[in-house]
Amino acid sequence: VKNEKRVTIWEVAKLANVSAGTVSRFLNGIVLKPSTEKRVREAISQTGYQKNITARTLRTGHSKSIGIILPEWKSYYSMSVIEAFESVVFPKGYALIVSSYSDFSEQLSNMLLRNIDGVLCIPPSGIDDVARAVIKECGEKGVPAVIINEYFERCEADFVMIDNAGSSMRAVEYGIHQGHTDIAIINGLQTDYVSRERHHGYREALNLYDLGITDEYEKYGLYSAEGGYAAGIELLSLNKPPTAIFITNCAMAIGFFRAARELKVSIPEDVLVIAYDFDTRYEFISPNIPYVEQPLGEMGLQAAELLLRRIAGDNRKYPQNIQLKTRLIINKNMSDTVSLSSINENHELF
Amino acid sequence: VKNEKRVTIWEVAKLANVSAGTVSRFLNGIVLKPSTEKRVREAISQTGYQKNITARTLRTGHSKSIGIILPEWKSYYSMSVIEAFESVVFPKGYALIVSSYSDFSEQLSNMLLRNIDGVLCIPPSGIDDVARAVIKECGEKGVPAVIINEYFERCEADFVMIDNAGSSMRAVEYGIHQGHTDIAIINGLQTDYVSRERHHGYREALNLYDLGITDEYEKYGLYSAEGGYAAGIELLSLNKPPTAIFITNCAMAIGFFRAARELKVSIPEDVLVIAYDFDTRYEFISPNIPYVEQPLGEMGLQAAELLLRRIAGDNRKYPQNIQLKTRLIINKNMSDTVSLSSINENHELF
DNA sequence: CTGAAAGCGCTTACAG
DNA sequence: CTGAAAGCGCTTACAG
Repeated sequence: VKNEKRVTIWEVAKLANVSAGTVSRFLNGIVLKPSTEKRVREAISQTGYQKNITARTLRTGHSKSIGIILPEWKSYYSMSVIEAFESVVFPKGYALIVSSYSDFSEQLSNMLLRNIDGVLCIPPSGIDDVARAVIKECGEKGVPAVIINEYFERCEADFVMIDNAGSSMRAVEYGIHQGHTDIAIINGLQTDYVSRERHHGYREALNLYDLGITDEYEKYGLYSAEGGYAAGIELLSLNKPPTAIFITNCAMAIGFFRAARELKVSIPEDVLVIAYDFDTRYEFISPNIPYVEQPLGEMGLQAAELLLRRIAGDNRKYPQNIQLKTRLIINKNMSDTVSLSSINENHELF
Repeated sequence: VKNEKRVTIWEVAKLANVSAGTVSRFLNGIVLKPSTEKRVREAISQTGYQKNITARTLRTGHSKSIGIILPEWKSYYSMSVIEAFESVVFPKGYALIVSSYSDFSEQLSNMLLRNIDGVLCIPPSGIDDVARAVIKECGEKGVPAVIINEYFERCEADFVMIDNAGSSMRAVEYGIHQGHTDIAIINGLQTDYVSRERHHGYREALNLYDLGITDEYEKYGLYSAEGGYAAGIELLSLNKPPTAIFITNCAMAIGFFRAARELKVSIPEDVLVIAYDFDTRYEFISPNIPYVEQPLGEMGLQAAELLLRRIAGDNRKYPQNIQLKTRLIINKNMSDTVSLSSINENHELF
């Protein structure tokens, strides 16, 4: 189907009566003598010349492209980060090579064969391998990598995350301020850095207000609806069930809500749920579901700016661990807010 | 940060005592004399050689990459299609250059400068320009393009969509079978091909069962929550409101549900809503929301296979318009289905 | 079955 | 300020 051959720098040069090098210099922003510049400029528009990024990449070694490794396409979380990331990186001429195929290591290799300049990794929560492998392979190739919401010590990568412990502490503190003393947690596995931090925050709040730790109020599981469902059934079936539950993951919260519906437990009347991350479903589940809001857009922006700096060779403060602040969203009147303008449609997924 | 220089085909050749051409042939699957092949194979593993896709692209003209243009990252719809698309295209060695930045035309140009082999376009519903521009520019460059759920006549592109008219007709027919005669539609703008088709299906069903057309039951708007909300308020405030409403878009359905909640209208008791596309929120809105399920995965697969064929130069039946069948999902017992295994977690977004 | 050589379309020290 | 030339790392007709 290929049509005419693409016009090259050479044809422009010939038409403008200059050398190819001169055309190239013009293209790269080097100032020419006004008279030659004019001829080059005209030759370009006459021929309809368009640069060939592949050729430039081969010559210079950088491709102006960034690889993104993510666990799952259908993730509001990942896509929010990418959206913001793209907004800073695209104006600089970068293309995004995105991949989520299960065999991430093969995917990453494939990207590296394409001379990507950097990598953004959004690892699946609770699973170390992906981020570790990405960091290792990128390190060997000398390609900078930024990891979202995951952390390893002494690693050749930068990290962008939230203050997991602090935000959890504040979320539980809110529950305490609402008069609750029996506060449970439904959390990810303790093998996961993020889960451990959130657990620390939970305990810190209880300690701070001299509330004891109740072992049976601390539930762990995979960050999934099944995990939240199972934990929910257990907690709600206790002799003395908690009056408030801090659920550190969105999918788990949804699972919990299914359990609550099944057991005819009302939210927030029977139990206050404080969740993590916004979910489009909250609005239709209960008028009052406070949640910790991760600044996903801000994370994407910061990740982009940091990665761009690394690509540019700026290695100040490397490796860096950026921790962003979160808000705790309390919107008691969510279901009363009739005016649609007050509903943030950026949260719409469809 | 860049470490050691990457090893090239030349160093492999030297070590194996063959020419670079021979190494290249081996890499491209051409059979060598067993003895030389052995030496080459060993030299490759000893040197840790890895091919350079950029160099190959420059030489051969194809990059083994596909550009994806989409309107919005945070779209369950788009991501479902891409997920399936990737699953067929990745094993063949293709990388995906994905972009959703508002200035799609600039994005597309940037992709084209990178010698992408083909384009998948998921245009925003109700807006023609994007798909048209993509088709035009790809056509000029001789790059094959496949468009999802949009159609133009006499266009240099292939199309993959659903049977919009037929599936709408069946959805409305279901409402009729449930005993409804006053069935409204909340639809996209009539300037949009997809909306027109769905409207045709709606009218066809009414005609087929000799139900008259009621002008005030036909509402149009943008495919957005606001559109659905506004239409909902109007319909539910009529002197004789409809007893069933066919809402041809998911975001509109959500807007409608907000309107219904505001007006204290119960679903499905007061009005039966038949929606388009699955939404994770349905489960928490009502136990009974039938919806037309687009086979998003199948669309991605078909698009991938077709595009791959075009890239390979197979132009049989070009241009093609693939129309896939949809199911109408009726899950009355959704809220009763306690067993989580019956809930398709592929639909989870978080 | 394999080698020597040209060339894909650029960029960039090196001269002048 | 600009030209001539080498080279980025491959592939592929052309010989033999």
